[in-house]
Amino acid sequence: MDAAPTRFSVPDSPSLEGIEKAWMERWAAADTYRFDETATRDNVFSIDTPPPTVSGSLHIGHVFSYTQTDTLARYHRMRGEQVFYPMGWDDNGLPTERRVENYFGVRCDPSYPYVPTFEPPATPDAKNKVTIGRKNFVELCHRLTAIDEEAFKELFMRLGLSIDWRYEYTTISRNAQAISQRAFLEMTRRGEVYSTEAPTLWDVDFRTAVSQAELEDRERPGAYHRVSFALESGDETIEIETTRPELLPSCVALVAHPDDARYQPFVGKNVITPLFGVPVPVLAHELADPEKGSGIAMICTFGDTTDVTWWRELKLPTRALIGRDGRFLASAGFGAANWPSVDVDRAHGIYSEMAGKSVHSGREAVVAQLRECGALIGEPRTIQHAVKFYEKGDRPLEIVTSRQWFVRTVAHRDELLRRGEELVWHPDFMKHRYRSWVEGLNGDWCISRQRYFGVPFPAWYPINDDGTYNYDTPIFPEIAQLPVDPSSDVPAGYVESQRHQPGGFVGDPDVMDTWATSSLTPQIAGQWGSELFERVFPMDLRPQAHEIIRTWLFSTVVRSHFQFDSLPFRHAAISGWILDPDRKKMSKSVGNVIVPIGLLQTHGSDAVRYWAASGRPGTDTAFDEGQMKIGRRLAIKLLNVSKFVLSRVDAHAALGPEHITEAIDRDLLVALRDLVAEATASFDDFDYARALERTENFFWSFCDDYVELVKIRAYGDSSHPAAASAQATLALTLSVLQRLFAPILPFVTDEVWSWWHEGSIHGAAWPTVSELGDAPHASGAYRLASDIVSDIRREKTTAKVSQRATVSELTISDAAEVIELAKLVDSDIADAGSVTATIYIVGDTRRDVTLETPSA
RNA sequence: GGGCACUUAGCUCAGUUGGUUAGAGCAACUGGUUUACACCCAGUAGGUCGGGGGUUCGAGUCCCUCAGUGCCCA
Repeated sequence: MDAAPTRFSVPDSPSLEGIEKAWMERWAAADTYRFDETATRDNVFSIDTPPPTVSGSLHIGHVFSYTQTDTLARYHRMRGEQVFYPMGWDDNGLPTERRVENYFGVRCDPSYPYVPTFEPPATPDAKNKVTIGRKNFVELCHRLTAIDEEAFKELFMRLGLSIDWRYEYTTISRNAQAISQRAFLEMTRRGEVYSTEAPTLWDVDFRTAVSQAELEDRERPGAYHRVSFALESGDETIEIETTRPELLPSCVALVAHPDDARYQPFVGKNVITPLFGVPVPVLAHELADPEKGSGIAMICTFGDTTDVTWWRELKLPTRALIGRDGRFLASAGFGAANWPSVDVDRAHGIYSEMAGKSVHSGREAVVAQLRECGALIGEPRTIQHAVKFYEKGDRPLEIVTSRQWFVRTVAHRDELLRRGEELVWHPDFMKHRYRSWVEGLNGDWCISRQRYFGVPFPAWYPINDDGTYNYDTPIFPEIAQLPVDPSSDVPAGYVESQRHQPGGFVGDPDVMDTWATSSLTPQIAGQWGSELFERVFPMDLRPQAHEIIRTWLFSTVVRSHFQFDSLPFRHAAISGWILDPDRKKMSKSVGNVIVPIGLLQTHGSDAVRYWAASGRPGTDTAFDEGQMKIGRRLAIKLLNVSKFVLSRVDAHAALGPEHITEAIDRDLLVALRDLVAEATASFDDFDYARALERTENFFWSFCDDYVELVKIRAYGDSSHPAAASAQATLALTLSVLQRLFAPILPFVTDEVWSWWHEGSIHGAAWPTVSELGDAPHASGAYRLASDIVSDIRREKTTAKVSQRATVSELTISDAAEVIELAKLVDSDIADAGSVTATIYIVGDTRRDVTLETPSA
């Protein structure tokens, strides 16, 4: 007499309700995602998390890409690696400033004093912003980012990201500032950073320099103005075409292509600029495009980046007239030694009508004057052309000359290209983005920003006795002093009263480009200088989106290359974009952004994760709630099939793979082996989507076919070999499937795992082929049985009867060896198809299903 | 202008080195109250794999070319 089997304790009606909250709490209480700081580097998998910009609203794109990374983190954790998976918030920089201005209705003016008791207006007025000093402004930035960061953290926890929150960081923290400043000082010491007065791309609204990486071209209407220049030596004229006639007073030369026969006779001669009477040379340079306009261009200080190139290579004078506010300066230097004019008074007279005007008004003034004096040939010809904008800006960039700090990149182009080759890209083709960016670098990386909420440059400048600043010998702090704020801290050897005084000092007023800090995320997250850093650096994985390859990825590679002579990470996994159902990129300006929290509530976190993990690495993916519904269905199915299997398996029986003896069961085991191998290989290749797809396919056929075939046999007592074989197969397969799904569906898998295991599934071992025992090749019994059952189902459906209807006679005709196989699975088929009698015939392949005639 | 992708069923997408009648899910349609699951189950239908050319015994897969879409760089 057998003892009654012990059953696992399984809920009567399992449900996904409340599953997120319950498991979030259990994981937090058990420190499930804790990184072991004693782990050695070879057993660590470290992730250089993208710190999201904390600008208020959460985007479905966050959910998408962070879930993809999380599946990889969870996979590696189950492989037994210690996963270093921190989270950071990029709160430093212009987006935060902008949000603070709008949220609180304030604006920053550094000349305003600090008001300790300041409170922002209760009802912010966008049109009448309250002007406050820098320190008050920075305080508001901290206040708002703290709120936003809490909201982001909530979302990420609810999404089930397996972050070790002990390593949470922000890019504006004191520690991040100290690291940014240290890295800056060390680069300065090694000569990789320099400051200089140079033409710089300038946003006139934000009043800050921007870098090449932050540019974008936008198509804008413009107009070619054809302007006639007289030769100094005679009565001949040259006609140029320009879209920026207002820069005529800044003209320093004309330039044509050296091979352009039309203009070769004039090269070396001088022409006189209309209105301002300035003699300028006609020069030759390859960058002049014979196809553009009249084929000869006017070079100004500075209309675009090509002007800067010409200015540098042709050693032209500087005649800048546009100020940092985007308006024409109060006066121009006509008549000065390097700025002659044949009619100085007239030049000043005409310029006085432009002084103080915007670019737009200045253009109207110049065009009117040109028209009046007959130098404007014909009417302006309107065109569409690409104009350079700051990516966050609203007006075209100007180029102004100002003092900035630069990181040397151009001189290291070849080394940086080699770093790009060394990095393993997922998908591989993304490396072209990096390469074409590095190849196209046309200037060093400007890291100064004339803003407020950022990391200050740790530098002061001595003030000469005549009141001028001595930029050549900046005063730097010691590393131990960091972080410093040069606007309030005093350099060694000085006292505060010497600030801004002749013989005293002045602090660098600027802050660093946000990428200058973000490029140090491995150092910030890994706590550069501590023992931890040696355990996690270089990072194993950098997950990020493709549009920031030229900014974040590139700048991180630059910093690491200089500081450590190494890549900052070995693998870069580039995620795609979320497209709306019309296949448009989701963006705030288009207004098609979907807020994720509602989706998590509606469909459940696992379901949303399922959708995210269905997106191929690097592939743009359509937003699809249907896909989330499928994910939810999958999670529910996993609950139900787990309940079914566990309510039949004897909790005390030893059900190892050696009990799997039946042909069907052994076939399933073979397939399971292949699945484990393929899912593992896919995850090793960072392809979570492929692993999911294969696991899912297997899972549904397991539920619909295998479970149906063996469910009757599995009812039997486990002391009977056939029953034990079914139970062992069910239990082993369930265990493997739960673990294979765990990285994608962390909530439901831990729920079903907890029904029969101690400890979280996320600390369980990833399934291996070896735990499945010996699996010879498949006999084909499972495939054959599935086919036959499918035939029976089709017959029943065609007859419009219940699948439960009895088959009074099943005839299987086939080759002798197939018949032998079929006999092996006879009872499973009979059970699954409710077959009363089966007749076997050796002959042609044919199956007849005779349904029982319902008695009247 | 240079480059990188993509184009397979109404929709979203698989299809790994070329190898039988091209797969899945959703949607559609037809059925089924089946003791794990109606948030379920079974089945049916639906594609000249963007166009054209080539290599090959054989091409969704390799090569050329054209077209469309998206992105990157200039």
